[in-house]
This record gives sequence, C-alpha cells and structure tokens, in this order.
Amino acid sequence: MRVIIVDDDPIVAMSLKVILEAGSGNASDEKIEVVATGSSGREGIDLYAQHKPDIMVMDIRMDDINGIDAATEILSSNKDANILFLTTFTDDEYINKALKLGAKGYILKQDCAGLPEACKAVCKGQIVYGSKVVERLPDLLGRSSSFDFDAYGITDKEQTLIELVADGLSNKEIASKMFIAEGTVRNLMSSVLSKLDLRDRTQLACFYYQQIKP
Amino acid sequence: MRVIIVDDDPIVAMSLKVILEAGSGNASDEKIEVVATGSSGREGIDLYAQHKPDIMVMDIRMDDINGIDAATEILSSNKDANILFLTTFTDDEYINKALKLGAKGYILKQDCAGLPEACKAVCKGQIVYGSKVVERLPDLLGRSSSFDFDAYGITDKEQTLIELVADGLSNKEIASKMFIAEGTVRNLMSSVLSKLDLRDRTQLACFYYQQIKP
DNA sequence: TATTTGGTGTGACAATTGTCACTTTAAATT
DNA sequence: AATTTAAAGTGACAATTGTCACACCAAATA
Repeated sequence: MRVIIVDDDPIVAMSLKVILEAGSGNASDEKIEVVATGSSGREGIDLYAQHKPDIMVMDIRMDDINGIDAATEILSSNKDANILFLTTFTDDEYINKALKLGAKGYILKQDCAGLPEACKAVCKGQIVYGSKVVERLPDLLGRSSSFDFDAYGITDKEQTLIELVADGLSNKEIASKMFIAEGTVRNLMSSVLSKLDLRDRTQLACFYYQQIKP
Repeated sequence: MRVIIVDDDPIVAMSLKVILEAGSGNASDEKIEVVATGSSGREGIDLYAQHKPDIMVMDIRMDDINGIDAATEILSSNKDANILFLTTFTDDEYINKALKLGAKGYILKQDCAGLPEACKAVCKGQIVYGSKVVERLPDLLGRSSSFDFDAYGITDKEQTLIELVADGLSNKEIASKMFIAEGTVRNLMSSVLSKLDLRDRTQLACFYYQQIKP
C-alpha cells in the first residue's frame, strides 16, 4: 500500500509518516509504505502524477494550492484516486466540498492515531470520516430539525405558518389551510417576523431554508 | 472489544460472527468478541441494555422493529452507543436517517469483508461508511452540478436577481445592488416568475433553495 | 438602410402584504 | 367571581409587489 503525504508543515508530514509506517506492523495487514511527502498543493499534484500512490493523505490549508483544489485537479485526471484529507478544521464548507469532490476520507489531526486503520479501510473500498466530521453531517444533510423555536418564543401555530410560507403559500392559502382568518394569518406573520427580526415573508422563507431546514 | 450482532437472518448473523472473530487475529489489535446475536429490533434493544457492548452491528429491515427505530431507541438512553448498520440497501432514506440519528457506520453486506476493520475504526472514534453509501452523500448533500438556467431561458441578470431574492432583498435593494432602476427589477422579476411558472418572490426563494441550491 | 431584437426604463394599476389599534372570546389564574 | 392572559379576529392604512402597455436605445440582422 503506497502512500503519499502532503502537509505544509514538514514536522507534521514526518510525524504522519512515522505513525503510518508504525501502524502497518502486523503480518496479516498490507504493509504501508510512504513513498513521498510534499508540502503544498502544487507538489501534491505533481507527486501524484509521478507516483500514482494507492492513497494520498493531504492537508487542506496550504500555501500555493489548497488541498481541496489540488484534489479536484488530481481527480479530474485520475477518477478513482484515493484522497484522504487530514486537517485541523471541521469547517462545514470544507467537509461539503470534500464530499462533493469524492474524497475517500476526512479525518482530524487530533484523531491521527487512527490513520493507519483509516488508510486500510479506504484501500478496502470504504470511506472514513472522523467522528467530529460526521457530527456535522446531519446538519449538512438538512433537517436535524434541531432549531430551537422556543428560544425565540415561536408558538406551534407560528411554526406551522413558517412551514407554509416556506412552501410558497399566500396568506389566503395559509388561512385556508390553518382554518383561521386571513387577518389572523397577517397577525401571526407580523409576530413571527418581529420575533425573528425579519422584514417580510421572503426573508422568512430564506431564514427557513438557511437556519431551520438547511 | 465486545460486539453484538442483530440480523433477522440467523445464517447471516452467524457468518458475521465468524468474519468478525476471524478478523481480530493480530496480536496488536484489540480482540473482537461477539457477546450475543439477536434477530429483531426488539431483541437488539434488550440485548444492548443487557450487555452494553462496545459496538452493535445491526441490520435495518427487520420484523418487529426496524434497525433505524431500534437504534433511535437505544441512543435515547445511551447517547454514546456505537451503532453500525450493515444492510443490503443503499436507500437514500435509510442513509439519511442513519446519519441523522448518529450511527457510527453504514456498510453494505457486499462489503462485509471489511467489517473487522470498520469495527476497529469505530472503536477508535471514527465513523465508517461503505463506498456505495458515500457515493450517495454528495447527492444527499445537494448536488454540486448546477441548475440548468439555460433550459428555462434565464439570462445572467435574471440569475443575479434570483440569488438576491434568495438573500431576502427587496426590489429597491436589488436595484441598488445591480445598478438598474427599481422598475427594471420588477420587469426582470416578472420575466423570471413567468419563465419558472411561479407566482411571487417568496415562491422564487423557495424554488431557489429546493431546486437550484438544495 | 431598414428592421428586428433584447435590455432598460417609465408610469399606471390592482393585488398582496405587514403594521397597528382595537374587539371578542375562551382559558387560566388569582 | 373577578382578573389576567393568550388566541383569534376586524378594519384601516401605507408600503411593497407583480403586471401591463408603452417608450427608448444600441447592437445585431436582413
């Protein structure tokens, strides 16, 4: 199992090399061999083309080309490349991009002790995400439905109204669906908007899709 | 490492037990011990309470209580339970639910050879998703492939307008941002709404979050 | 050159929308 | 029983919004 490590901190790169090669001690496991280390996205792209490793372990924040862009570049010409991100950050944007471009893993450096196992799993065709990363997935996937309506003093009817607005219904339609007068819908709307500090129903719909059901 | 297997097919359960215990042969690895096997969600819940295993490997489609519901039940009283789904299906709804309830893994039975590694990874705090499963994640997360504005004859300016509406801006604010008159914004809006067969800006915002940038 | 096309703009208009003050009613609290 | 509270409704009002007919102009096209 041939691995390339790319991290802009040489000390980190070396540590990872040690961890990886130490983690391949057992006879029954495939041996892990770190065939090269790089220190930037540019270098990572070149090293991949040169060595075609089984796995590339890569940092995200790097000088010239960041890990995400480098991975995109690599995958564009090597569709089945195994790229495993190892980084300090759980930034949602990073996770999102990593998933979309088809990374085989996303592990935090604080969990790097599990890196050998992760690499083995990836080589077996699995994909590995560190726990801190997967904690974010439900939110990224939407409807963790954990929005705290109570914190804003939003009542049940108001909640219903929000959902109907987010379906694009007019006040009249909402009134009909909720069996209340159109005027009451207006009052409810007014109440919701002021509680959430929004201006109109369109902002409410946006708020819904961004904050409540992202 | 104490494991419980829950699968409504006893033959599968037994096979998994063999695979798991065979996969823990190496001295340096923690030994895997299958302390019990169950054949239904109900049984799974009881067995978990009884043994408090390190990992529970569970099928999803089962007779009385399905795996998802059983896991929800278990997690409600054991917040840090490690539950790993092993199933035949990549149904998006299952994956979604599994992620939301905080499962530590979702592996297809066809990939069960990697189960020992997966269990070890989970015990190290990682979360493991089989490749077929993760293939679905980008879609579940909202596809990166962009909405086909051309198919609806939406122009560049109209595209800009859509994004600003989806930010909750008023016509006046949009006019200011786009350096055009408010009347023109109205005309653009009218054009967009008719092209997309929508009624008002709120429906446009909903459309944006549901169809364009889900 | 003449014509079409598309983007931009204006003004008028009706409908929808959000706010406000106030009433009514029912339930909860004293 | 008396009071308070909350939900529901009404009507008036101004602002915003969407539609439409029409005008202007520059670039492309015939």
